[in-house]
This record gives sequence, structure tokens and C-alpha cells, in this order.
Amino acid sequence: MAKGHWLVKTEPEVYSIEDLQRDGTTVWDRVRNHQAKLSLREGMKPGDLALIYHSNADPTGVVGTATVVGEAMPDETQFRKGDEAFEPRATRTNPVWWARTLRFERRFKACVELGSLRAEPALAEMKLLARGNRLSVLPVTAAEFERILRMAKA
DNA sequence: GCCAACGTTGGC
DNA sequence: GCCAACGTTGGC
Repeated sequence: MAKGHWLVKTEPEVYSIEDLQRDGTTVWDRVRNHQAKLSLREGMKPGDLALIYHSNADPTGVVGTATVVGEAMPDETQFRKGDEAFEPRATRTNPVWWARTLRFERRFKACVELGSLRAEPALAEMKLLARGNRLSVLPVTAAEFERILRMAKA
């Protein structure tokens, strides 16, 4: 089966591509949106590729790539009383939120900025660029993924 | 800091 | 089930 492609957003002040490069792998957790949760839990397959996107940043844009490792797991932060990510409805046997492990793949020499993405006709249909989009985990087509890799080299 | 867009909550 | 109020995301 063909590899899937994704884009995951992170605020670099919270967790950046540099942090991922340092850590090697990380658990992508604290996602609190049901559509994004479904992508984490069921959409992603081991070996899928993900673009790492810096939001609320300067500059904002795609800064590198990662690989999906293993299957989904319950997001541990939902069980932490007192944590802002705590989910009172969650139980161990019936978790509400899910997480995935991502492994650092590469860091682009330069950020492929949001403005460049918007200016690229081949990316006009990207879900990321859709008006009002706020999802932090999004599917990307193989063509979009490849195009952004090429833009990163330019 | 502002604000548009959208999701969630909760009263009814 | 409707919908107003509120909270969050995220670009600028």
C-alpha cells in the first residue's frame, strides 16, 4: 500500500523541529480535536510521512519532515489531573484522546513559508490553506508533499 | 493585541 | 435539537 502523507502543526515555542531533531522521536500528544484525533488514531499508518509545520511563529511554515512510528496509543496527558490537557471523561479502558510517535526525518535548510505555499498554484487545493482551517493534524496528498520537498531545496 | 473562523458547551 | 455564548486557533 502507498504511504500516507500528513501535516502536523506545532508552536515552536512549545515544541519545535529543533526539539524533535534533538529528541529523535517524540509522542505527538495533546491534540484535542476529534477530527485530528481520528487522523492520529486511524488515518496514520506506520511509515507514513509527515510535514512539520510551525504555527504562531516567525516565520510560519513547513520546517521539516518526520516518519510515523508504530500504532496509535492513548494520549497519557488526558489522565493527568491538574494538567490543562486532563480529560475527566477519559478512562484507561475507554480513552478519549490518542497520540502517535513521530521520528525526526529531516530539517529543511529554510522554512517553506506560508506565503510561499499560498503562492504556489500546485498547492491551491491544500487543506492547510483552506479558509478557516484550524486542524492541527491534516492529510496531505503525495503530490503536495513532493512539491513542498522540492520547494525546500530551492 | 486584534479579530475571523470555527468548535464546544449548556440552557431551554 | 436549537442556538447563543464562550473559548481556542492562528495569521497578521
